[in-house]
Order: sequence, then structure tokens, then C-alpha cells
Amino acid sequence: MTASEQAERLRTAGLKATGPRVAILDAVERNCKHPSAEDIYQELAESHPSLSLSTVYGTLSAFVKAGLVRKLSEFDGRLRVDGTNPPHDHAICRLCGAIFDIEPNLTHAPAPPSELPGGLAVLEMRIEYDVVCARCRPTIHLT
Amino acid sequence: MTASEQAERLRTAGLKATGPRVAILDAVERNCKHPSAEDIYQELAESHPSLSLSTVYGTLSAFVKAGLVRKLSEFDGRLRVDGTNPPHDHAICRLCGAIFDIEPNLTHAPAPPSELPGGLAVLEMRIEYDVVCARCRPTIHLT
DNA sequence: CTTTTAAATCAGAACAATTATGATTTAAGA
DNA sequence: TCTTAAATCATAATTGTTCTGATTTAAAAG
Repeated sequence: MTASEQAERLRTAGLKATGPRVAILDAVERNCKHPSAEDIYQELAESHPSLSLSTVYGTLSAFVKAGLVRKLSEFDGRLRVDGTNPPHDHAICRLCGAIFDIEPNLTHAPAPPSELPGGLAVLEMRIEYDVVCARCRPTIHLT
Repeated sequence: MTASEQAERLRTAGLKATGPRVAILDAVERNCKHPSAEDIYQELAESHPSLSLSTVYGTLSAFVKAGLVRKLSEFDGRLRVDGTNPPHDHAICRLCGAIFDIEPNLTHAPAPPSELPGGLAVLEMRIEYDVVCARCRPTIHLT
């Protein structure tokens, strides 16, 4: 996606299309590894030396509100975002905290309801698996 | 579950059955509201005035490693634990971050696979909904 | 092409949650 | 009992995130 297309997306979402914003949106979408704010900051350090970490935080928060990127449950206690489309499921190793992307529909889940009890409008649904990964498996006794 | 049964569980898990440990294990199992470390600390403040917050952290971490309690994805950036309550789904408001417990099987999901590609042993599966809650709904334009 | 204005940015301070430290206490097995 | 490794406590240190306020900038109006 070109820079000006990204800019257009930002404007459509009601956000100003600034240099930092386009760069951050781009970085999030390129990075498939559920980056943290710090990850993105580091990633852009070279090309945008004046970028501030607090801008990354503020921008990510704006993106999440606007629905441009997905905020993940903070698996390891840090904010992590996911800009990849389409949505996919996640498996988290309960021992080491590693996150794995899981192809959706591996577990034939039905389509999400459009609304949940209590007036909750559903935007998206995903499955989260608690797992023990291959690396950690040998280190424990599974009952 | 009696205190001595709890103590036995701790020993079986390879942990010393100390007063603080039994109390914390008990508190976690009684509390169905995904308590944070601070929550548990507060809950035990009266009955165990000398209990230290750092002990709560250390103990919870030991319990998670031993598989005695579940560590939840930290929705709001804080550690949260869950005792033996039946697992349930969660809806998170994308705007305000509020968490709602969702009755499982509302979205008739099938049983989880016991293993996922890449040698991931599945312990548990849950559904996560991104929602806009009733309070936040009026504040935005849904497309 | 200015001017205007609200939004975005930056750097740094403040804050909150968690982890580390090290001296002291304690459970459990010898 | 005695011994030993583990657990505890209080506090310091660290880390991740949010807040602040002065400055800059995009976008829309004139």
C-alpha cells in the first residue's frame, strides 16, 4: 500500500495524515510479530530519528480507537498490536509466553453473533488457545 | 476445600504449604472476578496483616508455573489470575477497555483440538470478542 | 495563497505495576 | 532436634505507560 493510500485511510478514519502516523501505520502492518510500542519505536528509529516514544503510544491508541489496528490482550503484560488482516487466532504458551498465529477455522467456529447480551455490539471474534509450546513441553510433567 | 486439603495440594505440586500460600490459594479460588495481585493483597489484608504484596506476586507466579491457577491475558495491562472456575469467554470493549464475562457456548464453538500445528499442546480454548459496549455505543458512528 | 484552528508532536516528568534484593524466618526431611 | 533449601518481608529498582505543556503542523476556511 502506497504512502498516499495510507494517508487516505487515516483521513477517512478522522485522523490527520502526518508523517509519523503514516510511518507507524505502515510499520504495524508490515510487522507480523505482534509488535510492542517499543518494537515499533526501534523499527522506525533510523528512518525517523525525531520520533518520540510517547508519540508511538498515542498514535497506537488512536489507531486502536479508530479500528485501524487490533489491540491484543497483553500476553506478556505489555501492549501489543496487530495490524495484519484478516484477523486470526492466537495460541499463547502458558510457560514462556510466546505467541503463535493460528489459522482461523482450524477449530470450525461459527460466525460471530452481531450482538451479545447487555447491548454489546460485536466487531470481531477470535479464538485464544492456552498451550504449551514444543520448546517448553519437554521441561514439564503433563498430568 | 479445607485448609489441610489445600496444603496437601501445594505439597503435591512441590511447593511448601505455608500459611500465606494456603491463604492465597484459597483467596484465588474463592474470587471469581479475575483478581489482580493487588486485589488478593487487599482481600487478605485483614486476616493476614503481615502479608507482603511481593509475596503475593511471588506466590501467584509459583502457582501459575505449577498449574494451580490460570494466568489470564492481561486485558488492562495488569496480571490477573483465575482459579478453578469453569473457563468462560470474554468481551472487551474496544473503546473503554471494559471486560465482560460471556457465557460459553453462546457461540456454539466446538471442542478444542488437543494439539495445534507446530507441536502446541492445547490446555484450554476461549473466545474473545471485540465489542463496543452499551455505554460507548452512543459516542461513536458505527459504519 | 494566507490565515486560522484544532490536532499531533516531542521531551521529559510522573505514575503504576512488577521484579529484584538481601536479611530473616520457616517447613519438611534427615 | 538439626539442617537446609525455600519462602517471606520490606524496600529499592526497574519497566511500561500515561500525563504535561510548550511547539509544530495538517487541513479547512477565507
